[in-house]
Amino acid sequence: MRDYECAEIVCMSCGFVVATEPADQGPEWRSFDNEQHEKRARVGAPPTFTIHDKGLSTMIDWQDRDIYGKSLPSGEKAQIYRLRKWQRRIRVSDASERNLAFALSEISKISDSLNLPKNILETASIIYRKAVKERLIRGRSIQGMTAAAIYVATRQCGLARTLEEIAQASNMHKKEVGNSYRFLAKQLDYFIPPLKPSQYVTKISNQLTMQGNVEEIAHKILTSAKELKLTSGRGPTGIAAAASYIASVLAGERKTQREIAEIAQVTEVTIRNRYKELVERLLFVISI
DNA sequence: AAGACGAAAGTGGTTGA
DNA sequence: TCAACAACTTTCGTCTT
Repeated sequence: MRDYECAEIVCMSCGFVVATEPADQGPEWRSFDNEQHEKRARVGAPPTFTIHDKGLSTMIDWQDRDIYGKSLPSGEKAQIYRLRKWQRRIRVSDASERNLAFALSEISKISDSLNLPKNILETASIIYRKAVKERLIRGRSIQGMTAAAIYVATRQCGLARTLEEIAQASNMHKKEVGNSYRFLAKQLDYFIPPLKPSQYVTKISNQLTMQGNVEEIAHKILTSAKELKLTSGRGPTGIAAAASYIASVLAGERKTQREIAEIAQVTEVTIRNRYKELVERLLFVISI
């Protein structure tokens, strides 16, 4: 079981962390002059979609310091200033470039504050590029589209993130993000299956710091609940929360409903309702 | 005292005319 | 575009541990 939230590979049955996979931040080299650029470019950063020119251009730091952190003599300062000026002009030449640059930095910001893994960032960037290419951005807020791109990316990668969380991270209303998302999904013909409760279970269990078998039990509850058609029409978060709650009780390390409710972003009442339904039906099955 | 339970009214989003 | 509708939330009182 791969747990992207913590970048760990976890055994589903015992919760043992098999390996850790820290996100590859990639070489973040900078160069101050052409010579350095030449030298480093041979082993340069892999191209990434998260920077508007795919990370292939030179970056010039805004600080007037050399690689040792010492400030530059005034003559060189002026030179660097001129370099920066031209660099800016070359890098973001026209409006759409500027738009893209801004949007991609926005995407990084959001995915940063949600602690999303890098592959999501890449995916979101690709989606956004596609949207720009199809001329879908015109007349819409960049913020909305970036948030929507991230939302699509998280769903495509099977990561449980609610609209709510993304909206919060991007300082927007859930409604706007939702609207942008629907628009984007429609225009780009993305078929995105609704998030499954089991994906939320994984997330909830992780945040509760519970034993591995709690998560396992919760998943089992979900599968039998699905067979009983208890999951249709219900919000996946509620079901996941209820399953997690039951699992925690069964495993003997009870969590309060409030705790789970807070993490799952539903209310206790919703957990109780799902909980009631699940217990009624599941006990019946087990007792046979 | 804290948590669990449930009833009732309120809220926001979807659907179908 | 609007009203009906289901799912979910809020609120609040009562019961249980």
